[in-house]
Amino acid sequence: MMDTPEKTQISSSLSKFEDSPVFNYINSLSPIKPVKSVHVTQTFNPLSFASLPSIFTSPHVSSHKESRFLKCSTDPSKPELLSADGTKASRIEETGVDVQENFDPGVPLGEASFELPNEPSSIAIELPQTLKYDCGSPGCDPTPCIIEMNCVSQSTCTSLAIVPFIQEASQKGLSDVVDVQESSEKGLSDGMGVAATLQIERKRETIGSEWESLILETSDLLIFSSPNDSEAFRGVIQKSLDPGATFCSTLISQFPQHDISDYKDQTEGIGGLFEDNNVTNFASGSLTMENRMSAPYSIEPGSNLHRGFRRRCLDFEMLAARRKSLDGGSNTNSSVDNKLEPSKAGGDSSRCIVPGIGLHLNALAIVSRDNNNSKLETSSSETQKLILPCTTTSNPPAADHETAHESILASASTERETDDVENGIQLAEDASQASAYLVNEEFNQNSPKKKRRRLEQAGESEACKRCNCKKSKCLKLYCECFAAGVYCIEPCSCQDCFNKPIHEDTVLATRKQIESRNPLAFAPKVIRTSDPIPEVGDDLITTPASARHKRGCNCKKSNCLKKYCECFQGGVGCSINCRCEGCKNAFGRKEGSDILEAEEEETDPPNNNATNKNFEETNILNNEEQNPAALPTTPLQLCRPLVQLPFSSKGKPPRSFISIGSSSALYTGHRYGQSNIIRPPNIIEKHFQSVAEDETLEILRGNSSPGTGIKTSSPNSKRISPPQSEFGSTPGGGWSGRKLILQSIPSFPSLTPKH
DNA sequence: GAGTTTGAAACT
DNA sequence: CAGTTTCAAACTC
Repeated sequence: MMDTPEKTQISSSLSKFEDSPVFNYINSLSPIKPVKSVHVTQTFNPLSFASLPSIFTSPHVSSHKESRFLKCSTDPSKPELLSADGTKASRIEETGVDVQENFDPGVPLGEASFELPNEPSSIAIELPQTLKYDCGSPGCDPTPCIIEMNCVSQSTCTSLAIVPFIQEASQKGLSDVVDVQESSEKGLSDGMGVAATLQIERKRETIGSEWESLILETSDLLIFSSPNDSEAFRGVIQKSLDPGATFCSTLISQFPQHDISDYKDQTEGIGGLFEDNNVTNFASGSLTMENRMSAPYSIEPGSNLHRGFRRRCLDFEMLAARRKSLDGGSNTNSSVDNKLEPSKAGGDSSRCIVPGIGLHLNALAIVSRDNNNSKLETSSSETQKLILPCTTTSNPPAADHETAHESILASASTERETDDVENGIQLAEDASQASAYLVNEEFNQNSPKKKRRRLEQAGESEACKRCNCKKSKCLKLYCECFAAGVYCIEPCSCQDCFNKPIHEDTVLATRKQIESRNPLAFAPKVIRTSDPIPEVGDDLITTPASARHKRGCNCKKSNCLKKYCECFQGGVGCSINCRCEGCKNAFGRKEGSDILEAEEEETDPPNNNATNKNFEETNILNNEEQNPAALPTTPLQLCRPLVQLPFSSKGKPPRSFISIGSSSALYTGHRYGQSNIIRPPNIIEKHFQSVAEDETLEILRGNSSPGTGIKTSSPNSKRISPPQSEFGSTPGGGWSGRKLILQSIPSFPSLTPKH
């Protein structure tokens, strides 16, 4: 854990080493410019928040985001990391390219991320070795500075990758490192990890113990305690390898020492490691979702990491699946419970693996992964697992971040020790925050309302839901947490809450029951479509949005201008599916509403557009305040539209959008100041989302086979046909359709995998 | 913070 | 399937 003391130490160390030759050397190697005395907390800048989550979720994602930063860190001359093993070897021997160099400068931003998928395996192998050496040597190298710099200047955490390797090099010497890699390569035919080696070569200069300590602490944050930790670590490293990675030093600092020791042990047998993690899949590029999940972040059951990340994830699908396999699908709380227990403790490595990060990020990660791997074999459950309830992309006040960060750090180590799910959850959140992305409102908020407000202000009200249920026991869709597929957490003010890990069985059973009634009950309420996107340029946003509420709203009095309206809340326009009255949804009025409105307007002559515009803007703005997610104006917000797999009902934001484009940080921010032109979220994200959304719809439609008998709860017959029984019938929420969705993802410009 | 409003979810 | 009730969030004061 990184206490303030350590931070201080780091800061001091930074200045200490800035002048050192090593530091200079490193600087020369990297385009990143050093930032003096950058405090870890600085990593919480908006950009960092936006991109960090991805790191956790998946290497791909991180890479994707990193891609944005390629310009800063990439070295054009360097070969691609993805190259075949032979290439790697050559690289190692010949060039000693930095990890950063892994980026292919020429690679489009979106593409860069796709290269990473394969990297993890190799990286993982090496990393363990790196960790293996416990350097307590006081002599530190400037690396810390690098990390800080990266985080601050580029929002990248190149340093993260560098650190481990540097340590390795410094302690062992380049030759050793190479050996390690070779061995790893032998075990894997994967072309990854070379970069790390290369980097080591360059950075073989001694590294200070401080870094080591940082790393060790970082492990804490990540909580990679399982045998597979190395993998998780790998994933982290992988990301960090990319210059563009937003990985912050914060994370690094969190690695626990004992975890490192684990790595050490693991390093011994790369083969085994891969076996466990399905690394081979990575190499082959045919990773299934599960593999992907487990490999990069592989968390052993019971591992701290898993536990921590699991946090509020309700791996309904997983459990359900297990139950099915065990019980034959019976809903009763049967003996399966015992089997479920493990998951509680840390459960499946696959569960909530990616968690600690924001939902959107997770989703992004998923998407990126999917993109990376043409095969989308993910199970819905896994996908959903990725979603973390309380991770927020919002960027809260620096103070908050810092506080949260500290608290996280402080608590991380201690909490790890306990099996308490809650703790684990908290840890996950902490970790997230530590990652500088998450805003842990829990720490700072006293009352649910305040918390909620705060979240909303932060811009991520959706991400961290906290319920206040009193009668539903948090086992009904009334409960936002439950509806979002997450467990209630301490911050919730619910009473008699059963939506907790301890009642996992009950939760699952209830969920299953609800799904049996309405397979889409846990599906995202807002589904983006390929519908024409409204012209933002128009003063009025009357054009149908590219996203629609799953079932449409039924507002009578709110005119779809308040958050009572799910469409409005979701930041989407009303559609024909809505049965609202007097719709004035700022994000898009229901078709036909214009006519009605026109009639109404006759009474109210003046310039409709102007009036409406003002009205809409006001509302939108208001909504923005209340529910920032609705309008992604800032980079952070971009992330916010939680990237949720279309069917991942687990997505925290119950009414989440299926917005794959959150990664569209690219589009971002400038929008924010443009108060004049209010752009519905969908518009903003349309590029990314449209494809996925279409897929989603298709899936929904396509999956809903005539005979499925899926019952749509929607009042409107016109509503999107529910997904096939696969979705709902599968207790775990096995949305078979996801596969299709994922496949579609690759079409995303930025996400297109680079082969 | 308490009370009201609102509309989804649940129930009949 | 429609109507009613329940519920908790959203909102107001």
